[in-house]
This record gives sequence, structure tokens and C-alpha cells, in this order.
Amino acid sequence: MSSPKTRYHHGNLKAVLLDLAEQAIETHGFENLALQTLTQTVGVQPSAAYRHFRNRDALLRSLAQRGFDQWAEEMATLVATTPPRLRAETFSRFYLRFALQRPQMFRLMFVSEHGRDHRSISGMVSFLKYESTLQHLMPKADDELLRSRLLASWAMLHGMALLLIEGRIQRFYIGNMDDDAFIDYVMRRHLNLPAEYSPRPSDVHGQGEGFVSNDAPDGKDA
Amino acid sequence: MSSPKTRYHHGNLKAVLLDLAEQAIETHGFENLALQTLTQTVGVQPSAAYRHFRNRDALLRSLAQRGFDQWAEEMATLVATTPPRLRAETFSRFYLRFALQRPQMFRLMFVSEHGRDHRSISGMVSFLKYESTLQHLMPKADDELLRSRLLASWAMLHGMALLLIEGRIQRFYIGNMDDDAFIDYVMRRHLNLPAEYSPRPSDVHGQGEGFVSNDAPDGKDA
DNA sequence: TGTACATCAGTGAACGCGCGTTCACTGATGTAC
DNA sequence: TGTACATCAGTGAACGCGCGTTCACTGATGTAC
Repeated sequence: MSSPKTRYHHGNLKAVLLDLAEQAIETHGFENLALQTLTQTVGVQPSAAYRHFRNRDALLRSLAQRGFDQWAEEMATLVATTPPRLRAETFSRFYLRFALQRPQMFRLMFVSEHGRDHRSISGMVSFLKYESTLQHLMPKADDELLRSRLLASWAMLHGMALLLIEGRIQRFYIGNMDDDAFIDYVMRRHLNLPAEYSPRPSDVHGQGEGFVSNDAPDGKDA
Repeated sequence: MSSPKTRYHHGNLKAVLLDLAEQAIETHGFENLALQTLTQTVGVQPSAAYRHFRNRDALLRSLAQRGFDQWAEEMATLVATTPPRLRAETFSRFYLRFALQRPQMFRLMFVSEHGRDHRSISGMVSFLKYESTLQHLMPKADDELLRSRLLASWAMLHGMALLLIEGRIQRFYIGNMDDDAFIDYVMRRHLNLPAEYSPRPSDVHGQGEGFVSNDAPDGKDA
């Protein structure tokens, strides 16, 4: 084994390309990822990338796939270490934190074309749907109801993340919160879990939260 | 006035460029809008566009601005013709319909960089915040509460629209609903307005909707 | 244990093209007198 | 009411460059015998 700098065969070029691509997109946006720049950073010819990826799109798809795989892993850990009644909040925090800390990776996975049609998405979703808090919360609920509840939560988190990432709300709503403060804020004010499932007491102002409000007749079941 | 085809001065090139750009982005996405293609469609030299727009970004920003202006107009009409107690739902339907029927325009305005920092956004939002249903619903609420409620609703609609537009949910949740059916679905199942403000009875299954549920102690105020 | 050869993972050079943008020009329009 | 001239809104041609992608090549690695 000669010095890593001089050896002809890089060894693990594929993984290194993905690593650097991940860094690069977080800085410049995945739309601006250029293979020539990327390979130059690694110190390798542009054409070398084509040993490992059919084309640029394939590289970005691989990157998204890796993201989904990691995501699935962390999700599994999360489930293993969190009691069912706390999973909804834990998942929500995880989703928001991911979006805020790695916004470009988030966009690549959950917004862009490159992140579509990955098996892991359906895996993640059906996992959430059947394994998470929902069934525990609503043992009698039918499938469609479970589905619509999951969708509602997902949409809320998704929209919240993107409005912030894309700079649509900071000027009007958020003071100078950092990520964690914002996540707390969303948990407290928007994703109002039933009190029994919320680890911290919510500071309700004596009325329902938002005109997105539920007409839950028996606030106990949920 | 010679035939429109042969006259040297186009007359209203700026407006026509914006019109065709709007069509083009809906077909190919605003990322792929090419000035040369666009001007060719109009039957004019590429350089002609630069009489009216400093560069490509300026054109897209103009397009977004025009979108916001139209939006503000329609919003004004909406307010003029809708009683306060129905405005929240009417606005929500408008938002979703816009997003589903003109997804690229929606993305340009509410997601892309070109749609940032327009005065109309802040106008729209503050309008919503102070003029819409919210104050009517919550006369005693403080500013921050109003703000958080608006944000919650907005995020929900925004996320719902984007998850659908970007193809993240159709496979798992939506059967073959058309736009209107989907909007109805969201209104019924997700954006559950208090019964008194919903024009159609919601079909609750005997429990709260979603684990995004409110612990509203007095379900009457809202 | 050593040699021959297939295979793999890089190099180097270049192509090509889409596309934003510039610039000197000219035809049409409007306004001062 | 007609003419001179400034100004405006186009033309035509071309530049340039970022960047994805190809292709013939060569150095390194592993495996059969």
C-alpha cells in the first residue's frame, strides 16, 4: 500500500464521492452539484465517477437512497428506545431536526425528483402507520382513519420545515429562535399532542390551538 | 398598423413573455425555463427579452410578482364576498386549489428563491392575520396566539400541497381522487374547522382527528 | 510459490451543446418647432 | 400640417463557458494453473 495520495486505485471512491456530494449539496444546493467540481475535490478525473454511477442523476438518487437507509436505521433505534406513547413526539422532533440541520438533504429526499420512488419511503411510512403511536392511541380506528391522521401530522411537519427552510416565515413569525427553540415551539404550539402524551405541559391559553382545530367530542380516546 | 406578424415593434412583448413563461413553466418546470426557447415561441430574438428584463432571474421574479398581485386581488374579492366565519375554509380551499392546478406557479411563488422577499407575501400574510377569520374566532387571543394559529394552518396546507405535488403521498394515501375530491378530503379529515364554521358536517369517527390533536379544554370558544 | 492473463478502476483529452448574455446595428414611434 | 431628430424596441450574430458525458488508454489487482 503506497501513500493514499499516489495510489492509482482510490479504493473506496464511490463512498467518498457520496460523502463529499453530501457536504457539497448542503453548501450549494443539490441543483448545483457539478460532477467536475466534485471529482476535482476528491482529486480524481471526472470520468472516474462514471465507473460508479451511470450519470449525475444516478449519483443523486444514490445519495437520497443512502439518506433513506440511514433514516430507516435511526427510526428503528428510535422505536427500540422510545415507549409507544412518546413516539409521535420523538418522531416529530426527529423529522424537524433533520430538516433544519440538513435542509438540502431533506429537500433531496422529500422534495426533489431524485428522492421519489424509493422503497424506503414506503417502508418508513408504513412503519409509522402500523408501528408507531397511532395504533396505540386508537386501537379501534380503521385503516383509513389511521392513514388520515398520519397524513395530517406529516403534512404539518413537512410544511413547517419547508416554510422555514425556504425562508417564507422567519420574517413574520420567528424571532431569533435557534433550531431547538423552533422545534420546541412547534411541539408546544402546533403539534399539540394530548396532554397525556406530551412530556412537557403545554401552555394553552384557555382555548384550542389554531383554527386547525379538532372537534373531538371525547377528548379522552385520543 | 401592419399585420401583427410583420411589425417590427411587438407592442406588448413584456406581457406576452410573462404569459408564455407562465405556460412554459407549468409544462417543464420553472427550473427549465430557457429564454431562447421562450423568445423563439414568441417569434422574437433572444436579445429582445433584455429590453424588458435585466436577466433570467428578473423575469422569473416578475412572474412571481405578477402571481402575488393576482393572488392579492383574488383574496380581496374572496374577503368581500365571504362572511368572516367561512373565510378560513374558503381561503384554505383557494390555497390548495391554486397549488394543485398551477403547481409550478405555486412552487415559483412559495418555494423557490425567485418568490422570496416579495412585498405581497407579507401583505397577504398580515392580511390573513388581521383581517380573516382568526380575530373573529378568537377576539380575546393575543397576537402571538393568532400568529401561531395562522402558522399552523398554513403549514398544514402547505405541506399537504407539496407532498401531493412532489408525488410523495399519492401512492400511499390517495386513491384516484381528482383535485376537488382531494381538497374536500383535506377539509373533512384534516383541516377540521369547528363545526359551526364548517359548511358541511364533518364525518368524525367518534374520536379526535389525528395525533395532531388539540387539548382544547373548552371546545366552544374556538 | 511464481507466472500469465482477465478484469477492474483509474487517466487524459476532448466533444458538444444548451443557454445566458453582449453589442453594434436598424426600423418604428413620438414629439418639438 | 409637415419635417428633423431623439428615443425606444427590436434584429442578427456571436461569444463563452459550465458541465455532462464519451472513449481509447493504462496502471493495479486478483485468480487459475
